Amino acid sequence: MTDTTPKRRRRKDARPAEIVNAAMDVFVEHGFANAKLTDVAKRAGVAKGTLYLYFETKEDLFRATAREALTANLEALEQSSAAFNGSIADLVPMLLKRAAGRMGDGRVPGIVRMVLAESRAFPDLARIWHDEVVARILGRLTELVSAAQAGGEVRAGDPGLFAISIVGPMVLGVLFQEVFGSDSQHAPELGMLATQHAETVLHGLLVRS
Amino acid sequence: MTDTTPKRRRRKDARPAEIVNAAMDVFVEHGFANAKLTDVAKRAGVAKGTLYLYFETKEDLFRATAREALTANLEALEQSSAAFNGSIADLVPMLLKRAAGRMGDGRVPGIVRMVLAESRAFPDLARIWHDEVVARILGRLTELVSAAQAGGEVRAGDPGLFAISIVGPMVLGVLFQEVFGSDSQHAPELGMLATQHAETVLHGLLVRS
Amino acid sequence: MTDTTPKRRRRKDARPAEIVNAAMDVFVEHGFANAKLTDVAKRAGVAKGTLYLYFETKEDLFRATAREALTANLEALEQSSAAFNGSIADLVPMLLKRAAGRMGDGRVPGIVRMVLAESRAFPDLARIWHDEVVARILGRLTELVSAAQAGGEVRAGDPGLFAISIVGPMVLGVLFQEVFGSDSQHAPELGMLATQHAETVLHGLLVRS
Amino acid sequence: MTDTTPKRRRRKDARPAEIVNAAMDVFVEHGFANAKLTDVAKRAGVAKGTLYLYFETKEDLFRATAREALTANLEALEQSSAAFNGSIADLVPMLLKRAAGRMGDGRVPGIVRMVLAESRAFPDLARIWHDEVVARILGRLTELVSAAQAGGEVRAGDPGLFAISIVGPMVLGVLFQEVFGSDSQHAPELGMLATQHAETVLHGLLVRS
DNA sequence: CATGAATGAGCATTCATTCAT
DNA sequence: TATGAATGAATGCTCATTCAT
Repeated sequence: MTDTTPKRRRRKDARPAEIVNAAMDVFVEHGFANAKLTDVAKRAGVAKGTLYLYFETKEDLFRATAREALTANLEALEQSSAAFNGSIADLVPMLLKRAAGRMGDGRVPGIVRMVLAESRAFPDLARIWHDEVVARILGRLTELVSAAQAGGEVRAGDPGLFAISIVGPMVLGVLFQEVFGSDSQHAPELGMLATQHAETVLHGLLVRS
Repeated sequence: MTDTTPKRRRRKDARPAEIVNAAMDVFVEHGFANAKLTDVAKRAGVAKGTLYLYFETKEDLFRATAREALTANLEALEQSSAAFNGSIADLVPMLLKRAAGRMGDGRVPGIVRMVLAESRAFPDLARIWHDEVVARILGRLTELVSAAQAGGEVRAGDPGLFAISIVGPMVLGVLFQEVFGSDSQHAPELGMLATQHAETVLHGLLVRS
Repeated sequence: MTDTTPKRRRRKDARPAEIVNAAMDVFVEHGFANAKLTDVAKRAGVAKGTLYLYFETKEDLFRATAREALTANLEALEQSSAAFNGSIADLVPMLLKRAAGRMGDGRVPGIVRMVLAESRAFPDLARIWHDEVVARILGRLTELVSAAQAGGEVRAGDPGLFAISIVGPMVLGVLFQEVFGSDSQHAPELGMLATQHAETVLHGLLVRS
Repeated sequence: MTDTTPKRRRRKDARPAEIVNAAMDVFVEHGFANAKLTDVAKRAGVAKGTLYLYFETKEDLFRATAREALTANLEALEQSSAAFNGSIADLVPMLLKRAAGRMGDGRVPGIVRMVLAESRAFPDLARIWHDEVVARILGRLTELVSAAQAGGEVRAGDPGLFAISIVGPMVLGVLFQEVFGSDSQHAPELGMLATQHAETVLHGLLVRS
């Protein structure tokens, strides 16, 4: 009897996470409006009523899910932010590679799509996503570019727009995959896109620039 | 009743277009699931039942709307495609400028957002959009890049990925505006983004590349 | 073609009344919480959704129903109020008789029971009933008693309490019928109660008072 | 553990009473349908499941509660019934005074309201209340009146209806307070009502009856 | 053709009841 | 005994769709 925690209690603590996990799949797959709580419950292996032990309403569950997705992304973000030193020429390829790797496997692309889709119906969530994820990423990148400009590595220009030049193609690539699938002729392979776009954005398309 | 072309008939011919036009606003604003046909009818100035004289179902109306949006974009696209000659160095700034102009005013950004949002629920529409818009734009751009590579203007690399490097930041800029609004600190001004990104993607970020 | 009003329209105008009428039965029979809108719809001969064309919510329908019941009672009340002249000795028997008659047939007793039952859940309705019905009846009666006191017909005392002495037994009789049915040994026959109580309250129980 | 009558057991014996007590408050406050067993449990200081150790269903608990309320009233009734002797002229004021006192403080008025409210949904309870309370009170009173008629104190008439003339105003006063509150202009003060109505019903309203 | 009242399937939500601990 | 997490039947409400006018 070393474990005094009853199984029921252990499950109770895990339930919200299990439910949010199931909900993430369902919301990403069907969008908020078309997601049926029955499906969420089924996927979470609980009854419909159980959802309401942990979340007040469907919207509430959606918010919790969106916030959880945020958290997941933020952790990944924090890791990358350690790579603060070094030259832009080293940093950009690495960052894009990492991003490509992160996007390739998990549910992140679907989440991004969902955020775009529901941003109209949940403007407050859009703001949170902006503040917690987008602004942070762009802000950090903008700082790096600024520093590189100060160091003479990067040429003059709005560092915020440079940041967009750096990440834009990766975002497009991810959305392309998510929206149109990978069987299109134009579907970019994310790893290769990361490598080549890093080159491109650093040195330019032109042969002799 | 000497007039055999009464207002009624003239309106009748215009009805489907009027309805689709109203529907576009409503679908863009609320998304497919949250759009109410009552709203569409009200905005089109007709009764709810009238919608069903021209469209079988809500989904049908949505498809017609999505296809119409497509057409609008395609026309704009065809114009740009006239600019077939010239060097990449001239073409890219011009194309991005035009894109920025087109995105700045009208309903296109909202439509793009809607397409992303509903692509999961309407994969066939996603495919149409892919084939009719995305593949065409990327295809044409890829051809241009390829030609420029052949002409020694652009260096070696996958021309399809280069195309993404060119348009990606503009897409990100548009989505940013659409999703987060323009009051964010990081919201890019599209015209400036077009100008600077054209520079960047052509010559690179680095001072001496 | 004298009647240009289409049948549909004619029904539309009648619908709210039909629905309220059906709702009255259902609410009186089951109370607010146990009343099923399906039942209301069925009894009104319409579909469930039709209710929502005319009433926002179940509560809304209930309020409308309660207000309608009020109106019905008020009309009866206004008639009685014509009997403004004459002595108390003539008035009281007549009023109680009328009340007994009105209570005997219709749905009024059930409505009174419902008002009592739901007054806790709908205090605003209770207030309306108080102001519109109860206060009016008691107020008018109190005035009559006051006038009769001034005229030396009625002896000293609080005229408001006298009013309660006059109507209280009738209310108890009605509630008794409504709650316990008329097969009880103690169930008062309302007509006889009216007659005898009028005697009693005017002259007293005692043989020689 | 020398004490074989631990607090647990003592509480155990009291549990049903505690639960019924809590239930009475909740049922009176919200009515049967709107009463939540969670609230009952919380107020009783037990878990929801505990209720089911002592009562099969919510309805069962309600019946027990209604029966308990009955008992409370019956005890009060039995006391009054001792006052069996004396003249009607002495008895009536005393009885009404006592009734006014009993109604003034406790939960009795609320219980009366609840009985009226739920009599439709629980006709068997209505019957029990009728047999155990109403019929007894009216029966006893009818007997007293009958005896007084035999003794020449009360004049001719249906003694059952006389009984209603005696108690009706008190019932109306109690219900008025319960349903409309005491801040209405017409709200009768029960003590004064008892005094004046006793006078009125004994001697009549008229100056010279 | 046009209307909009009517329909009813579909889903979120509540809460009495159960049962593993 | 006592607990309270879990259940799922029941119901209010929405809105795409139909059809009598």
